[in-house]
Amino acid sequence: MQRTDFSGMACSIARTLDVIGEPWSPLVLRDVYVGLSRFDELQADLGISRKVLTERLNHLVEHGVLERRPYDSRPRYEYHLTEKGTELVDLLMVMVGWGDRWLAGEAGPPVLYRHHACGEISGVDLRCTHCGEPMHARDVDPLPGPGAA
Amino acid sequence: MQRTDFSGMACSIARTLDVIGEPWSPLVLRDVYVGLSRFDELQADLGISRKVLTERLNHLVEHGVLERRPYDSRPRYEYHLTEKGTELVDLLMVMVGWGDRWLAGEAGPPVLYRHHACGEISGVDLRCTHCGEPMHARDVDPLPGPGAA
DNA sequence: AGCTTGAGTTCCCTGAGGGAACTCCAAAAG
DNA sequence: CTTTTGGAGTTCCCTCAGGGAACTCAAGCT
Repeated sequence: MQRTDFSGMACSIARTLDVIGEPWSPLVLRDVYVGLSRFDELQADLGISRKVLTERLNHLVEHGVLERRPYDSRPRYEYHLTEKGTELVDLLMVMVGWGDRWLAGEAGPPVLYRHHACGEISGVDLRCTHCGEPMHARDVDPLPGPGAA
Repeated sequence: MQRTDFSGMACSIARTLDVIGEPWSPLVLRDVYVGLSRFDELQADLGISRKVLTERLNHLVEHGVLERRPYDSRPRYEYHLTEKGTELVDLLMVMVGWGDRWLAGEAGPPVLYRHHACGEISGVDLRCTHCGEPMHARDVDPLPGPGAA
């Protein structure tokens, strides 16, 4: 958790940050998504301090994003995405889109994604759930909702 | 910047985090997006330390996400989103979607979005840029791209 | 009994974040 | 022309989170 606690703010961005806004958390999620699931695998792949990895994993499990599951009669555990966590991967996909576009440079994207439905190497676009037209920052007006402060 | 520098990793998520992964940065972006643009406005709205706000704004300007623009003959400045920054708001919209779904609780979403194209209160969905079908975590296979390590 | 392995804990050290007070600079007020 | 004001940071001190390496613990293997 950051020094200042965001969870009390009436803002879904702040609340989401309270769950995965700490440094390393999105990268832990990415690793679990691509199939790394054990403590030492994650630690080695990320180069994260073991202490911090423990904290992050506990935090993500507490918030229902990851599930801690034994895989042996010995005390051995694997971490897996829950439904809640799997939907967070959408966020990662949008991060990848932005990073690929603005930061990848000459070398190009480090990772590509093949879409099952069409078989093409592709990226994500944001569309309105109602009308299906593109929906970006300039295409909407924010207005207070029921849960406003 | 977090203790460990993510910018060297061959991963668009890590690189994106290097730009907006610090605590507060997404909230600064949100505030600028909704029209708060001056130092003291941002400081008061967020309750962030002035020192940290200075650091975050400088970092975001350096990375071309915000533009620092004088608005008076006196040394007064406003911060505005660049094109690069405006596209980052997509990320915030997806955060909002996830936070609304999983964290808003009884009270409901604090903020709603009206889509210009259809006039409806709506949310975003991720679609394939190629075929237009839904594209989520389970709908893709990642494979190494040209910029892989 | 001793070794190995996965999964954490513990400990010390550095440095980022919080908070409040201080500075700087140009225009407006007196 | 001196003083005030107000926006935009700076400075300083203090605490606590993150890095890193060593240590622990509980099975199973030899």
